[in-house]
Parts: sequence; structure tokens; C-alpha cells
Amino acid sequence: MIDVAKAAGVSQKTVSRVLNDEPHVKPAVRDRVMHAVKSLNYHPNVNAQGLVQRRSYLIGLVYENPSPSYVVELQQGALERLAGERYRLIVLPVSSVSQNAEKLIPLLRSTALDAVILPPPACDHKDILDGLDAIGMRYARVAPTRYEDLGPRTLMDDVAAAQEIAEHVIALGHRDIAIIKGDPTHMSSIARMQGYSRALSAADIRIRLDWIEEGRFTFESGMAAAKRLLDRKDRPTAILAQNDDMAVGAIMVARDLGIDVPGQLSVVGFDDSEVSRITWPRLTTVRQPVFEMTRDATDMLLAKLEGKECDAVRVHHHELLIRQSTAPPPGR
Amino acid sequence: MIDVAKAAGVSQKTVSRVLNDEPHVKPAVRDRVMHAVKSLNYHPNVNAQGLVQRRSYLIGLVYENPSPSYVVELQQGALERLAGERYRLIVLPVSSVSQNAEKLIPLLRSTALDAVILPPPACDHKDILDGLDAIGMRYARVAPTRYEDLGPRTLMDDVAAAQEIAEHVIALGHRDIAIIKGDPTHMSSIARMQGYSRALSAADIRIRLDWIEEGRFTFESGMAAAKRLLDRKDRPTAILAQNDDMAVGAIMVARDLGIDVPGQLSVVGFDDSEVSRITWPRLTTVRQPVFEMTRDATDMLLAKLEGKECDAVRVHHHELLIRQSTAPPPGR
DNA sequence: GTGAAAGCGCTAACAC
DNA sequence: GTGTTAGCGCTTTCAC
Repeated sequence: MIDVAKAAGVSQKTVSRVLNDEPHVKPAVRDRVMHAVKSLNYHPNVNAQGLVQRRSYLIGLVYENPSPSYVVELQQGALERLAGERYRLIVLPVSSVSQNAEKLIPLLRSTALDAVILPPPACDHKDILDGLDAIGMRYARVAPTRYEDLGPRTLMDDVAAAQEIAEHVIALGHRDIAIIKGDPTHMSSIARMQGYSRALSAADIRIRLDWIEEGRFTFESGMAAAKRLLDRKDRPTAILAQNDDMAVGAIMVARDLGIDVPGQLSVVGFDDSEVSRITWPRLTTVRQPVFEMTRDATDMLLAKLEGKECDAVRVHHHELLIRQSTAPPPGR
Repeated sequence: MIDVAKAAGVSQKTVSRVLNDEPHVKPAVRDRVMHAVKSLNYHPNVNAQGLVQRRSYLIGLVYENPSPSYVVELQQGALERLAGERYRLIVLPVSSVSQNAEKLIPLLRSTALDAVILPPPACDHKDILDGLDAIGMRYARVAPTRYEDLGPRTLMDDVAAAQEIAEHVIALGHRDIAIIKGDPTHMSSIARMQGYSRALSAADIRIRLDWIEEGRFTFESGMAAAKRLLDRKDRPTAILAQNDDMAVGAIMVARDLGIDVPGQLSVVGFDDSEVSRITWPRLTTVRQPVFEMTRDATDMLLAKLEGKECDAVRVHHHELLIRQSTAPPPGR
């Protein structure tokens, strides 16, 4: 930088001003500096900038590792907003947020992040939110389901979305409906269950407890749950899975057992993730705007970091996607 | 740090020594320092460390954006090795490496990375490799197919793997074999094509040019290619797709056209990515050890960064996975 | 084994 | 509009 200043015949500070697009620099001087920067192939040292500005320009994304397509959507949402900015994205997959909540804060701290984006399930962990507040690290939450007063957040209505997809299945005539829940440490599992319950109660359908299975949001857990549900005589005519990966697992099991989907069994998922579109039959699901929510959460975070006014909440909408994995129950 | 030094009754330098596990510190002093660190809840400033050590402890991962499961495997491989280290992973998806090769170097430079991991296709771009050498940024290459003398790299034999899977299809009795190639800007597309060619020539099967289609490694491109192949009378009895996503796309098209897989049409993929296991019929494919290759490339990179001796090459092995998407051709 | 001094490359604060 | 000075928090160098 000293060389650049010399070459342009100005002080270091002026070079700094030009590089940071500060006002009060004569265009002629600015040009001279830019020319020197180019010809000397100068690149500012991010660490030195960070040291004096007390920032690292690093943003973390903390997630658990359910399905690749979900993870990639989260990342792409954040990266879309970060493109062209000085900030960079650090990915922080955590094997189990609920088991590692205490270890997470020191980890984030030692990573010297300016802020973190918290999708589920981390966004619903009071310990994590409090820990971040305690060390003064900013955060934005993607689709949280509780602690409404904490941090800027993007929202969707998990309950309503789940209710809608259950209503679709009921409207087709199904009454023997099983459920594959997601990871119980994720609040969204509870919210979605509540949506299902509302739809079922409204239609006067009693929920059979032995038709509620628990999964982990993974394909394998969906298969395991579906095996328990389908491998017996009085089996359901429809399965509501709390995400697409588990729904695809259920379809796989049905196929292995020679049960036709959707002829003999309807299956629905949740998310509209990539797998739902590449599976056959294409999966009836409800679109969760993960990309948009993460992008907007990142946007709010940047605003906060720049000290600008920022919305406390932005709401995104789900969308029921009726595809080919649902049909009336057999005999209707 | 000054506070810690005061509290422990030592100099700043001694605190630094303790924190960096340098030798020549009395155990008693070390304990006193550690105690002060704990009680003051001191955390070193990464930027300041980086400034003086001329390192950012950031490692980049540059990839194009084909399939989520592939991307996640790359990331997991790198992160597995990075866990517990000071280094952190910056993800750098690039829409098209071949179109943005020149822009990439300035981007990496301004991101202040210590090193980059280069999976295909970036690892096969001479401009990128030369550019990195020019600015003195270290790199490791994952599964490159040319420029054997550049950088530490992990290898697999794309040609042999492709040949093996083609041989499997031929051994089943197929002679009407179509091919869906991957993105032509990826060298692996060429290598895999070469493997197919060897197997076909060895079996005296002439390759019909109108049965070679070009995809982009995406599900959609696989569907489009398969449509062109299957939507006519003289269609092939087998399709060799250069990755799993395209193979799954081909199966989808077959289904939409009422063509039974594998009864009337055999389809194989490449990668053993997650989709190959969750699709039905489960996809016959060849396992590409992406996770292991990326983990090892990261390992070699760290060794290099620490100034240690490091292997120039590590070879990983592919594995033919015969599943349910292949069968003898109809009428055999 | 431990400490003092210098300085990494940049920007904030203020002077002019 | 532009320059000067100081200092961010750490490690390197070298003295003891």
C-alpha cells in the first residue's frame, strides 16, 4: 500500500479512501490511485483490514446434516446474497445441534465470525441464541418456530403448510392415514405434527398411535419407519412424511413390498427438495422456500452488520404441490 | 492478552508461547497462564494472528454446481480433515469454471485464502493452475485427468471405471448401447467416453453417432438427452450415463414413456451418489471415492501448508456396483 | 526459560 | 480534499 501511495504521489490514507469508496476524493486523484493499484497489482490484506475494523468479514452457516439438497439450498440462498460482497461464507455442519449446543458457542467464537445464519434446528435452541447474545455475535434465524423476540428472522408457517397437505390427502378420501415424523429435536417436527392433527381432527379422523412413526429426516429413517407401517395386514392407505427424503424412503419400501404408489398407497413429503422432483412417481409435497428464506436472512444480517435499519421478520409462503404420489384410496 | 499476561504475572510473549504450544515454558508457568486464560475468558484474535503470520487459516473449495449429493460429499471430505484444525472452509461455487477461469484468480486472491482445493473441473484448467502458481497460492487437486506434474493430487482411474461398467452392460448381452456424456468442459467426460469406447471396441460393437448425446451432469439434461434417445423406433437397449443424476433422468423419461427399466432398457450411472441409492430401480453405477479423495487432498494440502513433506499423488479405487437398473436386453 | 521491542498492513481520528 | 499520527492484537527477533 505504501508503494501504491508513492506511485500515485498521495498518502496511504488516500489510497485507503479510494479503495473503500469513501467520498471527498478528487476524481483525478482517484484515477491516479486506481492506476497505481492496477499496475502494481496491489491487493489489500484482509487480515489487516479486519484487525483494525474489528471484523473478519466471515459469516457462518450452522446446520445439521439431513439431506444434501436441503443443505445445498441453504448454502445457495446465503451465497446468492453474499455474492459481490466482502463477506465470505464458512460452512459449519454439526452432527447434532441438540447434543453439541454448548460446544457450539466456543467453536463459533474461535472461528472469529462476524455473524451466523441459523436455520433449523439451531435457530430454535435457546442456549445457542443466549450464548450468541452473551458473546455479542449477531445472528439471523431461518424459519424458527419459537422465541419470537430474538434476532431478525425469516418465517414460514409450518403448521398451516402441514395442515394443507393433510387436507389434500383427506380430500382424496383417505381416512387410514399414517404419519412419519421428523427428528424430535427439531421444533418443525412438532409444528408439522400439529398441522396434521388439525386437519385430521377437522375431518373427524382419529389418529391411531401405532400409525405414528418417528424418523430422522433421512431417507434411511423413512425406509425404516415405512417398513414398520407397511409390513402388516391393517396398513394405512396414505402416509404423511415430514420431509421429502423420508417420503422417498417410504415409496422405496412400498415398491419393495409390491405396493403400488399411488394406486394402493398415497405418500406425501414436505420441502419440495430436489429428490421430490426426481423420484417416481413425482412426489406430492409442499414447497418450503428454503432458498429465499436463507437469502433474506442473510440480507437482514448484512443490514444489521452495516448498522442499517433491518426488518425483524420477513414472511415467506409455502405452496402445495400436487404431483403424482397421491390418489384416492383403493376401492374409491 | 495483555490482561492475561498481567494476571499470570508473565509477559505477553509467554502467553503467546503457551497458546501456541511452543516448548521452553515451565509447566508451572504454563498452568498459571492457562488459568488466567480461562478465568478471563480470553480468546485470541484470529485476524491479528493472521496478520503477523501472513496466513488467514482459510481454505477454499471451488466447484461447479452439478448435483447436491456430489457437492456435499466434496464438502464433507474436506471438513472431515479440517475438523479440529485451525483452518476453516470457504465454499466457492462457480457457475461455470470454464467461462470464469480468469475471474477466479482475482476472486481467490481477494478472499485471502491460504490454499484451495480443486475438484473437477477446476483441477483440469491450466489457466487456473498457472494463475495460482503465479500468485503463490497453494492448491491440491482432486481427481484431475491431465497436467500430471502440477500440485499434490488424489487420483482415480476414470477411464478404467467407465470401461468396467460398459463391460458389465456388454456382458449382459447388450449391443445397442447409447451414451449420455457429461459436460464437455469437464475432462472426466472425455476420460469416461474413452473407457466406454475401449469396452465397446473390444466387443466389436460399433458406436452409433446418433446414440451419443451430450448432457450437463444434471438431472434435467439427462432427461432431455434420454428423450432424444428413446422417443423413436430404433432405440437402444441400454444407456450409459456419465453420472448418476443424468441416469436417473433417463429412468424418469423411460417411465414416462412406459418403457420398463431394466426389463426393456438397462441404465447405468457413474458416481454412486446418494440419488443412485434412493432411486428405483436402484442404479447400477461405479463408485467414485469423492469423499476420500477430497479428504486426502485436504490432508496433503495441510501438510504442504505446514511445510511438511507431502505425497505428490494418492490413488483411490473405484468399485463397480451392480444393482437393479441393469438386466439382459429384451428377448434374451 | 523468559522478556522487551519492533512491526505485520491497514484505518480511525483528527489536523490542516 | 488530503495528510499525519497512532494503534488494532498478535508474533518475531533477539537479548538476557
